[in-house]
Amino acid sequence: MPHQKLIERLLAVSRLSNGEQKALVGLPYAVRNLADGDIVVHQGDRASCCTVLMTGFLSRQRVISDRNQISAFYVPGDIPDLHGLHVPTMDHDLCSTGPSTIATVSHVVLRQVLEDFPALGYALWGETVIQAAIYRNWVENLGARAALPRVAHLLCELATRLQQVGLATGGRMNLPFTQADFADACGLSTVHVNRTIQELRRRRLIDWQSQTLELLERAELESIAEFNPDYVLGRSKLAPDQSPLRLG
Amino acid sequence: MPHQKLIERLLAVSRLSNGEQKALVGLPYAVRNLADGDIVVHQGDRASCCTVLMTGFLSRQRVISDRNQISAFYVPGDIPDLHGLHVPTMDHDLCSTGPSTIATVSHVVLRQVLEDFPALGYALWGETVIQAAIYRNWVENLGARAALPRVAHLLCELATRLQQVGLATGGRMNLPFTQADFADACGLSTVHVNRTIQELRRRRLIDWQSQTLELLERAELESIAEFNPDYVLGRSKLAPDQSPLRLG
DNA sequence: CGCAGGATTGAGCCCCATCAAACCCAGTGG
DNA sequence: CCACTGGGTTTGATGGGGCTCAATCCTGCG
Repeated sequence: MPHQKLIERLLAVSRLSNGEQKALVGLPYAVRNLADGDIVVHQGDRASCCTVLMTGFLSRQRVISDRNQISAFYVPGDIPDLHGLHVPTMDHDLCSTGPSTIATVSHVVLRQVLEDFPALGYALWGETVIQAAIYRNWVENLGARAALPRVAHLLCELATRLQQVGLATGGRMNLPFTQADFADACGLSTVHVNRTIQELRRRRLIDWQSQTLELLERAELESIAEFNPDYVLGRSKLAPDQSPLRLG
Repeated sequence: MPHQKLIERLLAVSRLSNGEQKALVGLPYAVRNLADGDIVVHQGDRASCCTVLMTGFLSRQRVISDRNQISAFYVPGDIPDLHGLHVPTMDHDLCSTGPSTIATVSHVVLRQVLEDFPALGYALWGETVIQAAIYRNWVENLGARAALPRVAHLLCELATRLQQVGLATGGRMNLPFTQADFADACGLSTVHVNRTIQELRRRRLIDWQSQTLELLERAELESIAEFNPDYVLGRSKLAPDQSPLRLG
């Protein structure tokens, strides 16, 4: 696994021995550069390798009743098609938003390493668990929140995830998303996303121009969005200080 | 793991040796009976065991901006809190809808077995992968579909999942859900869910009365909902006949 | 028989979608 | 240097799908 941030994140949730870490780091991979709009994996493709996002952003999308619905955003360190190990057919497009670079790791090789080091499989399972928690939060976001808190929640989630991999400091980050991307993710029209963002600006909660987003009042934004970062970080609310789990 | 259907489902996705199967079946567990509305796990609880649903239905829910949002339904054979192995704090209520029975398996014991039989961990990881796919489909459902196809999609999903564990034959199944439950899951008001269901009845697509649901025109219903069962079954569209995966 | 929870119906309204046009700005090429 | 272009953003006007409120009906049950 090529990405240092991924390693760190795995260590934050699962404890790994030196040998296990080395096995991860030593995995052979191929690097690919992508331009804005490039499609990494097409809906219907059979995956024979996993993708690790190194820089930039990917989004998972698919046309649902004439709408392009985005069901996930990925930030550096994420493995968007980790589930491909289990269910090899992709049922979405995986698309680069802005330029990005990815590394691909062969399923065959990865499976071999997982067999040799079962704790690594357990750690990657934990990644799937966190991705699932993020999906759940999107379900709640789309199902229950009005436009303003909905957009705010997505902003908070992205900020937290970017912060986790060192790509957001002081609430500032580089975001190549268009308002249309946000609309596709939030189940809103671009027009309404635009008005919602204007409202967030008017309240001086965010500053977003030329691909740079700054969260000005993090606390208030999180309050409006009812956002709690724990699910992103795989943390337990009641025991933030507990040591990482380890199989066995 | 007490539930035969769970075992079968695990076998459908991952190949397990006799020893592995025996280890699963031999896991010690405690049975609990639940009444309608009973809460199995409260939001904020720290889990020390996993829950296997044996009969009945559970729903995962949580109040989001004054709405009770349901983010998942569980059918017999499901393990609603499998993620608790990795992130022990539950951030939702797990609630019985209608009467149900569950079995609980201690995390400590389960972890030991997973250490002894890594392939079992891989198989359970596959369960998490499928759950995640279901969440993704909910995201799409809530984000992109109008009321009618949205409700239809949920009906198709439940039918497919129940069919898989032998609880729906010929499109007929027992469903203890109220229209309000459906409203909470679909992000709609009860009033509108009611009108939507009436429309489905008027079109002779479903028959739903006194807790019994029958899908009358499965094909047309799936077409309206743009429903494809593969994600529920962990199947690959392009190779439905391929043999199950196995680690290594 | 009376009650309570669920299903149903009606009326009014609002949030957000849709349509359409204008605006801004960074390239790009003449 | 500037006209041209195209993608993204912004604004206005209009309409509809679904929400809210409130009343009624239905049905199983003590």
